[in-house]
Amino acid sequence: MNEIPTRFNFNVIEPQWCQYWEDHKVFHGHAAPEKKPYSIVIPPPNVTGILHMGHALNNTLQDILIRYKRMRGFETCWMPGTDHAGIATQNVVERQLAKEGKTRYDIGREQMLQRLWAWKDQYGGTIINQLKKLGSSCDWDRTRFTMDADYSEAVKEVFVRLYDKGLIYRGKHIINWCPRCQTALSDEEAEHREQQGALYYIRYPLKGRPGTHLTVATTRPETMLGDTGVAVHPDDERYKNFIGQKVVLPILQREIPVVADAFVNPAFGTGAVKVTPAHDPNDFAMGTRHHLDPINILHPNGVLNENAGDFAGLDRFEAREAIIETLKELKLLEKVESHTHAVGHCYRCHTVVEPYLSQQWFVKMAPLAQPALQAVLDGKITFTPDRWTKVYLNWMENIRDWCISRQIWWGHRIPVWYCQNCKEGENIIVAKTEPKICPRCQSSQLVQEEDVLDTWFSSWLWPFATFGWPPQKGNDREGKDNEETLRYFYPTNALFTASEIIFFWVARMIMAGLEFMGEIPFSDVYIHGTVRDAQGRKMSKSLGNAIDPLEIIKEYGADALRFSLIINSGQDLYISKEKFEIGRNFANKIWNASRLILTHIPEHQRQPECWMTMTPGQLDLPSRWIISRFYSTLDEISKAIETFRFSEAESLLYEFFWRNFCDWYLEINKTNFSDPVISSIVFFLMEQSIHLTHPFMPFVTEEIHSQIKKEAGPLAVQSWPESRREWISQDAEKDMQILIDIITQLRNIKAQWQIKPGQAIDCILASEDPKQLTLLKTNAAVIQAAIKINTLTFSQEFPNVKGQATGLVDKTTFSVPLSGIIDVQEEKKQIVQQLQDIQKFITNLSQRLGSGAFIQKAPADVVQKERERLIDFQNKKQELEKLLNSLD
RNA sequence: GGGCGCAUAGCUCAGCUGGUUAGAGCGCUGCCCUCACAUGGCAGAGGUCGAAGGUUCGAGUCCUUCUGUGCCCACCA
Repeated sequence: MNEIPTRFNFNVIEPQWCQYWEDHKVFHGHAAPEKKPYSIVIPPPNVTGILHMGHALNNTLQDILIRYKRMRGFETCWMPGTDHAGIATQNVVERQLAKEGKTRYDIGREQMLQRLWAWKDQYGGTIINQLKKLGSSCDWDRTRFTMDADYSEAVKEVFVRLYDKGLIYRGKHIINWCPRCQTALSDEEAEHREQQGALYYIRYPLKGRPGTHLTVATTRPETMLGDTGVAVHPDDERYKNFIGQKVVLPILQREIPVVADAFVNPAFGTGAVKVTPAHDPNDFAMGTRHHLDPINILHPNGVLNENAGDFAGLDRFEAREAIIETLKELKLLEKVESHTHAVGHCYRCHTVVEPYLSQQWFVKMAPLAQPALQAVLDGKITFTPDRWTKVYLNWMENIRDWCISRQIWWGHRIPVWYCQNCKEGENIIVAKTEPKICPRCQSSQLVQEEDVLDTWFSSWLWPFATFGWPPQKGNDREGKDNEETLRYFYPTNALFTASEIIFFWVARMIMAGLEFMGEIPFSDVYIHGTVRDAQGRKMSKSLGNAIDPLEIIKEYGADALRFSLIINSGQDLYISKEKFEIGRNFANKIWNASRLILTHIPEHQRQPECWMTMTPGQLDLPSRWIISRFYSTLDEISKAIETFRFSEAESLLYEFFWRNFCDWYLEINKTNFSDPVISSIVFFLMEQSIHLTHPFMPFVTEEIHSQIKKEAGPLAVQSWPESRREWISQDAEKDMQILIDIITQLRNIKAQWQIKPGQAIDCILASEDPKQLTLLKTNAAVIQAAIKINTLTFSQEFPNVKGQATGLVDKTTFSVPLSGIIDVQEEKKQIVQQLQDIQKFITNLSQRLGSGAFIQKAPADVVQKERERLIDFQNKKQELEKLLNSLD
């Protein structure tokens, strides 16, 4: 009989789970009864990715929702895939090369791309497999990659369309430059971090006035080599006389003008600013206004170039030290103040980025942002939690142009060719396919742009490019026309992501969706928290505080990982290893409850009709109660999932299954399985609970389901339980609560007076309320199933037995004769304490009800409720006094 | 400099539009290896809801200020 192991251990049956996805090719296009689409936009992980807790949380949330919708009969689509992650992937392969002592320039673009593709082919599936282990029920055979051939077509299409619309331009601007990755970055890709730095005060001698100087303050003294001016505020009295004069740039001895510009803040530093147009965006703007030429002093790798004079060849930070030394020697360093400021870092390699003047491609964002802003204002797209709406709107309102060119090789090469024969500025040809000749001069000397596009320039097309946009005559996987499938699932329904992705991706997808599809890409954006360690630090490889989800899966099981993560996910999650015990224990409870039921209830007793054809009145109280609990829990869980309150849904499930079903219903009835009605209810609730649990814990539930009804196919495509309000009964829940309270108090008496669990007691239950007395009598068996009792007697009057332990529940008093065992004084003390507590409530309530303001202003039903409560308390007080007197 | 969160039991958090005696998990204490589960069962202890004002018949819940704490954005060098 006992062939089922006592532990649900993921590892024991892991081989089966490897088979899981093969067996369960059910996650799309199954016979969805409603034929209504429901789709989720997955944040495609980096192809270099390795599953971390953030992925686990993100994907579990999505999986709960998609499994729920699938069970509700929707035709679901959850398209998985990976992002080519330009810089990240190239970095990985460059590190490989470095081990061979080579750089990408040594092997050239062609070979480098070959190696990149080879790497992708070998390791690109890692994260996908890991998501499978987590249980993500994606449409796996739709798996996409942002550099798939047709996806690349979409990227080119978008570039050409935006260019033709005048929304893409090329220009020389200050951008964020990563000297390690040697590429431009967008503003979002430069992470600003507060840093303790220094403010250096440097003297710039005035030309022709020996002994006088102007002092400027800077945090990056090495950039002085690129200075072409000094600016002061036009109204600054201190410097009025200097405007129009020249200062001599120390070290390089370049003569540069002093200009007046309202941008300068007189209160900061000395009120005089060095102007370095090539290395600071503000300075660039000022330089343009005052015709100060930019001088670039840096090589792309952060080493100073020939414009740096003697400092050429030094790294930028070495140069900083060297220049400070030199200025000290020249007695031109006035002072150094410590200064905290935000410094930009490359989001891929964490190197300090440089503001750098260079020729790049940009997208003009304001026209795209306008409709995206409006869609959210109009409520077509909602953020959960709501506060992120503001963050989104604020960014959209202050949007800046997007630098989309990257000086790397891994990515979509910009579809631009330059004619060698035409004039600079007129030589640009933008086309989806390589042009043979220049349309202007017919020359065939064309050279393609070297740069590739920002990875996010492909990611922002994900919700529609994955379906093969723009639609082509080619068929999609199901033999349908691309466009049909695209239009069926687009706009999608939900997007789950972390807050740091709102700007990178969410906002841009909304813009792209509206621009190219003419419709929002999704209606609900759910922003989840960040997974942190127990100390609240972000989990990261470099900190070494990361908990590996795969290790948790091995040790606790994927269900445990999923359940524990979600139940802990209010805002940010503070996770330590022990946190996963809750999920493991719950999975174990489910497993063992099913084991009990499956081994004790034979198949012929599993028919739900046995009880479902009955009326509530024909069932005993515990059954009415547990059925009521089940159906109200069902409704609450459905509602919680629909409103994105996932951790609440899990709490409800936990409470019902463990605290109600296992602790009470099974405990009361586990010796009654021969009763056909009881066994039919037990089995039904077990089976339906497995359905309810499935979105949260797919593995254990799928396994149990296969033991029950393998022939019905996977649980993943069974139906969500049907709501049945008519079985929800407040009365049943209230009456059962009385029984539960009595049993608990009786057990408490036993525990308090150290009566062994196996030892029986006598008990007299008394109530003057005939209805309650009937309730007790009818359910005597329930009480006796829960606690060992010799003789259980009922009475209208409270008995006065010497040496009794007593108690009061609702309108019932009870007495347990324990003469010689209990301490009467202690017993009295407890009742006196209860009386005191009740007196407090009575005083409070009488006061409230005595106040005219309350009676007048509070709603009638509240007043009525309070009146009833007062009477209740007064009755209780009387009963307790009776108990107290009986002890004398 | 702007914006957004959070502060409730020893720990981690629930508490949705203000209305019974503020809940859960972990941890803790005591008793149980009872034939599904010790990854278990039973019982219990533990909170003046960060501080001070205010609105209200009524505040953990709304408003103001403060304190502590975390995050995001920003071109003051």
